[in-house]
Amino acid sequence: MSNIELNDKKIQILEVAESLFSEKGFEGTSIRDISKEAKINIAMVSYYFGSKERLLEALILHKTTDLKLQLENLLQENIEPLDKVNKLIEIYINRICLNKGIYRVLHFELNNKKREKSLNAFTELKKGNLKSVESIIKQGQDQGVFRKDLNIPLITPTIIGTFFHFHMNRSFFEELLDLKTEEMFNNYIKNNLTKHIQQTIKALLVYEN
Amino acid sequence: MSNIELNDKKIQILEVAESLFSEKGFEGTSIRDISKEAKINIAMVSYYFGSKERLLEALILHKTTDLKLQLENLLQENIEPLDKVNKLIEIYINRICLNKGIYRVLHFELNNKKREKSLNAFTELKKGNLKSVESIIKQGQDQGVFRKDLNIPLITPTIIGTFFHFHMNRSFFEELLDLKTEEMFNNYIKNNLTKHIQQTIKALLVYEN
DNA sequence: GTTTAAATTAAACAACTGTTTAATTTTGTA
DNA sequence: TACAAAATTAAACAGTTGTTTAATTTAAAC
Repeated sequence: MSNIELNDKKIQILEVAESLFSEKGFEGTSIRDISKEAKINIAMVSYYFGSKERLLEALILHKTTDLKLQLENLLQENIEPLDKVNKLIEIYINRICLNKGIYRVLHFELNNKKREKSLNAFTELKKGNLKSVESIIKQGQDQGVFRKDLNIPLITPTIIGTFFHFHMNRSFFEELLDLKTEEMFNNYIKNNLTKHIQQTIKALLVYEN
Repeated sequence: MSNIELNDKKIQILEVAESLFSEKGFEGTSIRDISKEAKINIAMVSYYFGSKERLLEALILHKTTDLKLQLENLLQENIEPLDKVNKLIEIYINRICLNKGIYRVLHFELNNKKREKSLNAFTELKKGNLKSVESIIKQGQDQGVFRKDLNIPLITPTIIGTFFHFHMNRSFFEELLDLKTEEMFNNYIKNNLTKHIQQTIKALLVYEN
């Protein structure tokens, strides 16, 4: 079997791995945990991916491929700069929501040791993201809608960081905001958190000191 | 020896543990790693703290005690609301910078399993923080300086999340912004990132749609 | 139906995990 | 100095870890 091609079994393993990694961390998840949950033999992980480390690499590659495309499509759209920024925010939030756990792994398991291969894929993704954001912001600046003295590389951290921090403290906010069900939590993200971030970024982009 | 009292040796172990936990995660760090780095016997961790889990609890308690006090002092200061917010941001950033790794552990090792004791201490800290922020914002609203339709619980995530995301992607930003030394990185935080966050929050607080 | 490769399995591997034990050394006190 | 408590140690503990092996089953090709 090819190492690159992802058949059903491989994908099934990746999905279980994502779920468990995000729940218990990379080190906290054993191959036995994965194979138990995925109902496969322990040896299959090594058989398919070679090692636990390379399973992580495959997982990251699998999950970060199409965001790039999504952003490039947004760039081409012919809409107001501010609407484009708002759409960008929605794409980010949707992305992280969909890929729930993987971002946790990305940010926290990747900063450690070697893992250079996985890290490089992630770095390239971030560079591409930044270029898209830069392009969108500059469109707005050229049209005189956005202020010129913006620190563009810090805009993505503001968007993703806010959302991420909210998500990381999920149980705290669930209690604080009385979000009893999964649905209520997701609705709050959709209706309140997204709006807050959009409002924040708008204020940052257009507010003249 | 008392379980609560922290003598030099206990503190030394806690500091090594913080460093290693933040570097390799809680599960990724073994007691043998800690005792090797701290130049003590393996059994000493159990002897002092009882278990690895309770070592984590002690670490969190040890690191989150005085932030509360710091915020309450800020509340009493008689300065402009906006200056107070800016000071709040500086306190947060300074805090996380000083306690480098522990916040990583706090956010990512605590969300998992039981660990209720550690988690409760952290939740209480967050509740106290929120109350402080609320109080400061309301002062500004009463004075007519801040807008009234703010989602106050989402302000802390905006501040800390932004900073945290920047810190978590440290190596990416080091390369992007050409921050070659530790000093340059810290200076960027002090001069640029802090300013960006303060500017963002100010815009959010005072910008009328 | 036979052959060949892929998929799957149970078992074993050595290394590492957190914790406990029991013996020894150090320290403080009377 | 003698005694008791605290600190420190090496060794062993039972489990778990990621990975490999060699045998067996399944699937595909001819």
